[in-house]
Amino acid sequence: MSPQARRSARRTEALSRERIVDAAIAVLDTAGEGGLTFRALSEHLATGPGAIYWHVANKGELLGAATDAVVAAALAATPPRTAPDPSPQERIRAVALALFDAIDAHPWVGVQLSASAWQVTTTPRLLESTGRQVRAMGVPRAEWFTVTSVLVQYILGAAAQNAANAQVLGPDADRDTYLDDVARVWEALDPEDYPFTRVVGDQMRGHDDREQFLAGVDLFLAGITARWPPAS
Amino acid sequence: MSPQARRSARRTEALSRERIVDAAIAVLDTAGEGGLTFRALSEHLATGPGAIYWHVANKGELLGAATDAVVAAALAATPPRTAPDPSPQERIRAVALALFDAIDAHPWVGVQLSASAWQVTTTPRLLESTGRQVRAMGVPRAEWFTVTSVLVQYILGAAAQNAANAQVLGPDADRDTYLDDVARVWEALDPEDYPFTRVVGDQMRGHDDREQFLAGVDLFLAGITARWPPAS
DNA sequence: ACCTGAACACCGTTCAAGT
DNA sequence: ACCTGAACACCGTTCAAGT
Repeated sequence: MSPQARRSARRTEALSRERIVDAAIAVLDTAGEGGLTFRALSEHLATGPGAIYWHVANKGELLGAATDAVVAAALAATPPRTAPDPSPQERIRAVALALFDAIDAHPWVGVQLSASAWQVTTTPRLLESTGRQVRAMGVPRAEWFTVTSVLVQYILGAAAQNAANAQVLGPDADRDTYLDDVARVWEALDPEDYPFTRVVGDQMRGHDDREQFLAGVDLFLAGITARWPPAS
Repeated sequence: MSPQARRSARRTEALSRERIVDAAIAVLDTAGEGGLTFRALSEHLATGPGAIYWHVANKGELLGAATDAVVAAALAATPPRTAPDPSPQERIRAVALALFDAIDAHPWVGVQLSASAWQVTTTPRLLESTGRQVRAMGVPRAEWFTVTSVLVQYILGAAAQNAANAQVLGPDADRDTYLDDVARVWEALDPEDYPFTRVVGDQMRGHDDREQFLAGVDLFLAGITARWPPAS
C-alpha cells in the first residue's frame, strides 16, 4: 500500500542471494504462493525487478532455495528431548513432526517438495535424518534405500496434503463448521455407491490432522517392525 | 504451428463442458501444466478464449474437473483379475497401482491432487474404493477414517512425487545415466554429515519406482495387520 | 561487479457486442 | 442461450544503460 515507507526503511546493506531468499520466504508466508512476484519481491527489497536476476537465475531456483532453507531450519531445530535416550522410532516421529509443522507453517513448501523433490539439496538432508533411524531399527542393508524413500515420501506427501487442506480453509474460517459441511456432503451421497464414505463422514468431524499424521507414521513403523522383527 | 488446420477440422459440435475438459486433458498431457492456456485451449477447440468461460468458471475449476475425470477413469477401469477371489490386500494393491499408473501417465494430476485434495468430488471416490478394503481387513470401526485417510495420503503423495521425478527427467533422457549422476552427487557428500546417504546412493542406481511404491503399500498393510491381527 | 527500469511477450479474466 | 474478440491488468524475463 505504501511502498515508499518500506523503500526508505531498508536498503542499508547490499542485495545478496541470502537476503533475497529470506524476503521471498516472508512474501510467500504472508501472501501465499500466488503472491510471490518479482515486482512485489523487489519492492520488499527496495530495488527493481531486474536486480534480483543478478543473484538468482529464475523463479524456480528462487522457490527451490526458499524450500531448502525452510527444510534445513526445520531439521536443524532439535526438538525438545522427550526421553533421555530416544529410540529410533521416537527420533523418526520427531523428524516427521518437525517437517509436518514446518510445512504447516509454510504451506507453499509442501507444494514445492512434492512437485520437485528428488535431486535437490533438500533430499540428502531428509534421507540422512530418517535413514539413520531406519538403519538403527535393524532393517537389512539391502532395504535401506527403499524403506527410507517410502517413509520420506509418506511424510512429505501427507504433510503437503494437510497443509493444502488447511490452506483452503483459511486462518479465519471455523474449522469445525467446515468439517461439518464436508461431513454433510459425504453423508448425503448415494448409499448404493458410497456406503463406506457415508459411515466415515462422522469420524472426520472432530479429527486432528497432526494425530492422524502421526498415526500414519506409527503404522509405517509397525510395518517395519513386523517385517524385520528386532533380534530380541 | 498451423492453427488453421486444426481450426477447420473441428468444431462440428457445439462447445460443452465435457468437450472442454477433454481438450484440457489433451493439452495438459502433451504440453504439460504450463502449457494449459486459455488461448491454447481455445485454439484447440476452434473458438475464442472468452467462450470457455461460459462453461467453466475459471482455470482452477477446469483443472479440478480434469483431475476428477482422470481419477474416475482410473478407478473405473477394473484391473485384470490376478486371482479369482482377490483378498482385500490384493484389491488395495490394485487400486494403488491404478492410481500410480494414472498419475504417471498424467503427471499434472499428481500436483493437483496433493495440492488441493480434500472436499472435491474426487475424494469420496478414493475413500470409498480403499476404505471398503480397510474395513474388510478387520480394522475396528473407530479407526476406519484414520487408516483409510493415511493410506490414501501415502498413495497420492508417493505417486505425485514419482511423477514429478519422472517429469524432471523427460521422455527422451536416459534414466540410468540420470540416476547415476544423482548417485555420484550423493556419494561425493561429506562423510561426516552424510554417512547414510553416501552408502545408499548405490542402491538408488537401478531401482524401480513402481516396485518401490508397492513396497510402501505393503509396508502399510503389514503395519495394519500387525496392529489388528485377523481373527484367525 | 552490481543495479536500474523500460520493454517484450504472454497470461487469466472481463465484457460489450453480436447471433 | 451461447459465442466473439478486443481490452485490461498483470506476470516472468531481458537488456541497454548507468554507477
